[in-house]
Amino acid sequence: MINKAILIGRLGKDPEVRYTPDGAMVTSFSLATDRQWKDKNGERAQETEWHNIVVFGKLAEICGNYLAKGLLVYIEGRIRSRSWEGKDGVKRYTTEIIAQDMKMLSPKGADRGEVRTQAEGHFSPFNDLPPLPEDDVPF
Amino acid sequence: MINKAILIGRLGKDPEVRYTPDGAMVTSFSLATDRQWKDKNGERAQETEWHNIVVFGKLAEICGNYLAKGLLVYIEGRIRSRSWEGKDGVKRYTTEIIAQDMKMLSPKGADRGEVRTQAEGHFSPFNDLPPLPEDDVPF
Amino acid sequence: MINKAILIGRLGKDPEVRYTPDGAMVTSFSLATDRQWKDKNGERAQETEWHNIVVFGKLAEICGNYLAKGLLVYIEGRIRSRSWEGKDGVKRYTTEIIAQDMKMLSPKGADRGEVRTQAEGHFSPFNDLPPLPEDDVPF
Amino acid sequence: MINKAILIGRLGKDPEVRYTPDGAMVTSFSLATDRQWKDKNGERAQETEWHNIVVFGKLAEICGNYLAKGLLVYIEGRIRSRSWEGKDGVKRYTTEIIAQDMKMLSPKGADRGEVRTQAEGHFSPFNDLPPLPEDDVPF
DNA sequence: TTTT
DNA sequence: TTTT
Repeated sequence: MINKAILIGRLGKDPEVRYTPDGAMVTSFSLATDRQWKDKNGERAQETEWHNIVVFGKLAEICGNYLAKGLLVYIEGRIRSRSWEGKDGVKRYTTEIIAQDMKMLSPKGADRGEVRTQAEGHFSPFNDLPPLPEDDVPF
Repeated sequence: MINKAILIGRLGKDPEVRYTPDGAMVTSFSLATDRQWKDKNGERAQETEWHNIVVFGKLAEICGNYLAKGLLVYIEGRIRSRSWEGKDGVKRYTTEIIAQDMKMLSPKGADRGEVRTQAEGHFSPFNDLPPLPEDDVPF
Repeated sequence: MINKAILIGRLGKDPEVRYTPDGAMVTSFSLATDRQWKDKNGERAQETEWHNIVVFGKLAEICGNYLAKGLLVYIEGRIRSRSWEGKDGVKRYTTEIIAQDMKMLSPKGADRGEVRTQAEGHFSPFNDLPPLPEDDVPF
Repeated sequence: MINKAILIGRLGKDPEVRYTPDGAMVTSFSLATDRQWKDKNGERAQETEWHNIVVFGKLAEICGNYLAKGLLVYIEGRIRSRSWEGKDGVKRYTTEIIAQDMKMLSPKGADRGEVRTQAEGHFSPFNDLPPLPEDDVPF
């Protein structure tokens, strides 16, 4: 009944922008959250978790236009797992966070001032990523 | 920096209890969260998301002893993805929620009054599940 | 930038329904969240916290119609403090949770089957509660 | 059963450090969370909410030593209301967030390099603030 | 003022 | 009382 993820972390790369057949923007990026703790020997340990973030609708445009590698962001969304068949015919599973809210936490100017345009994103090559989800997702 | 999942859902099956080499209990179960929405045609749509919950330490014992199929629970934890090699030699990925807090939301008595013992859980057969995580996880 | 409250608790009384000058429903109720812990002597201690919940819009109607004293609910909202002048001319402060999401966690039927109608709520007497907030709050 | 606040905002002033009779540090500060929305006329509106944050234990020391006016922080805690009698004999109510987790979100160096010491905090004048809570609060 |  |  409740499926909520709350993340604060940094983008590992610039976001990728793709389009659904009917022209809606879908933005995705990976987000690193670090965790520090002391292990049983009292040594400091550290681990990075990578989250696949997917954004639809109006928020996809904001993310596509303003986010960039290295920026610190707050993401709230729902967790969603799906299976899909890769180009090699092998069935794979991915878990993604479908973002419902995003707030930029880096100081203004930290994004190096370049706002990528929709057009640039549009022509980015498609790699063997999970295919675009087909979803009428109006959260 | 923040990696938090907040879930309210029902257990799909009774929890599974396993033990680490040093005898610590690890409890795992799958949790269903339903989502309802109206699609573009105004029709009601519904989808169930399944989450793999893993619990360590004292909380693992509480979950192992008191949770049962069908019960409604609140889970708070962190999202963690890992890869492992299945019995067939194929590399697989799983995403799990490492539970840090659990609250039972079903009325008392809803669990049919049977509290499973540690011993019973101990002898449950091992299937091709993700192997036990090796983790010094003291949250 | 983020102001979020996540509560699971029980209604202390049936919700109160009031109307803004332009006829919009505003529903409010108090919600108890219990906390258990062990004090320094190892004795079990328990404390109840009461939260003032206020609901606007469509969700106000759902809350006004379906919630009742004793029911267990999930509330997500924002924290808001305001000051107002009581009938005695004394300035008072209240902190409320403006609910943005609500999920019923009690089993169906737990509400004793009586769904209060809007009309009934409409005629409920006004006590010296904080006045209706004036808010264009479209969350 | 669940009473959780999740806040991201800026400190309005440097934190205040006080001590309980048995010498434990208690740190408090106010935190601003801004909210933007469009009102019914489509005009941009903005509102600031101020939260009273109270911190005990080890985390109080970290907050007392590293936080400063203007810094952006993540706070997770529980909501707690209490009444107390002011110096003028009037009963007052306050709502506070008892912090359980804090993460600094401002870039390193944003704090102007001055780390206040415990000693300095110790001598800060006491105003007519809510008195120190008496609490065995071991979260 | 809830509930277990 | 913060900040953009």
